[in-house]
Amino acid sequence: MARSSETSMNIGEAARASGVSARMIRHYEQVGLIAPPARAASGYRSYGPQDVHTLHFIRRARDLGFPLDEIGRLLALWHDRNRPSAEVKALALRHVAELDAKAAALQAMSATLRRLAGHCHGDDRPDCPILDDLAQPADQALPRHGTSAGTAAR
Amino acid sequence: MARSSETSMNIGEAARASGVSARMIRHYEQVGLIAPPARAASGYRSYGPQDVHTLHFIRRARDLGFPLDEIGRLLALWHDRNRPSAEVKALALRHVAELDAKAAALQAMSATLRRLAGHCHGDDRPDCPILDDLAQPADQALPRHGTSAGTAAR
DNA sequence: CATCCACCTTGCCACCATGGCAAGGTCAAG
DNA sequence: CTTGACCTTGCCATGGTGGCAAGGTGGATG
Repeated sequence: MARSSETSMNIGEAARASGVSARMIRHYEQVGLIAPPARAASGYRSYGPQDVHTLHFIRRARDLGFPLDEIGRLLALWHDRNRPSAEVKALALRHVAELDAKAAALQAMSATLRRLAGHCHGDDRPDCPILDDLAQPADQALPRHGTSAGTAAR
Repeated sequence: MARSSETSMNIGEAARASGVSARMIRHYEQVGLIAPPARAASGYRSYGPQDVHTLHFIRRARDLGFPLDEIGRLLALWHDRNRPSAEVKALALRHVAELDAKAAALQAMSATLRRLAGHCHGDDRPDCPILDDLAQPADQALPRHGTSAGTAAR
C-alpha cells in the first residue's frame, strides 16, 4: 500500500485522494483539461499534492454540473491571480441559468405527465388518458399547459 | 412535391408529418422501436398514416422525456387492447419520479452555485468565493447545504 | 432525351462524460 | 519466483441526435 506521508502518488492514490476516478484523470489529461503529469521510470503517472488539489477542484465543479470546457475556464481563472471576480461570477451565473432552464424543462414534463396520470384510473381496465394523450393526432385535449416544455428540454 | 392526399409517403414526408426527423426514424427502425416499413421498388421506405401516427406517438413520448426503451413499452401497451391502465400509470409515475429526481439535482446545484455567486463581489478584484469554494481542500466553509446534490446528479 | 435538383440509400464519425474490458508491463510482499 | 494489486494503452458502449460522404432515384424542366 501507499505511505500516506509520500507527496508523490500513482494515479490510483490520486484518484482516491481527489474523488476523481483514475479513468477520468486520464481522460482529463487526454482532452487537455489538466497537464500531463511527470512519469516514473516505469511509465506510471506521478501526481503531487497540487495536482490532487486541481483534480479535487475539477471534481467539485463537476458536482455543480459544469461541463468540462467551462471547468477549463474556471481553472484558468483560478490560476490567474489578476482575474476579475466579475468574470467568474458571470460564468457561474450563466451556468445557473442553464441549470434552471434544464430543471424547468424537466419539471414541465413531470407536471404534464403527473397530471395525465392523475386522470388515469390505474386499474385493470384498458382505458388510459395517458396513452390517449400520447396518441393525440395533433394538439387537442389536455393541452400540454405551461410554458413550452419539451422543445427546450434535453 | 407530394400530393397531400396520398396515403403512402417517403421518409421525408413522414418526418414532416410526424415531427420526427428522417434521421431518427431510421434510427428507431434500427434499434427495433418501430417495424421496418414497406419499401418501394426503388428501395425507398414507404410510410402509411398508421406509421406516421406511431411516429407522432413516439415524438410526444420523447417530448415528455421518456427514454426509448420505455417508449417501446408504451407502444406495446398502446397496441395491447387488454392492457391494464395500472401498468401504464405505473410506468408514467416511475418516469415522473425520475424527472423529479433529476430536476431536484439540478436545482440543488443551481441553489448552491447561486448562493456562492451571491457572495461574490463580481468586480475587478480577484477575490472570489466561488473559486474559493471550488478550491476547498475538503469540505469546510459554505457547506453545500441541503440534501446531497452533486452525487445524485447526472 | 439530357439535365438538374431534391430526395432517398447506407455507413461512419462526433458529441459528453463515464464505464468496461482486454492484453500487457511493474512492483512489492510473501 | 510467484502472486496479486496496480499501472499502461486502446477500443467499444452508453443515449439521442446531428453531420458528412458517396452513390442511387424520381420527377420536372429545357
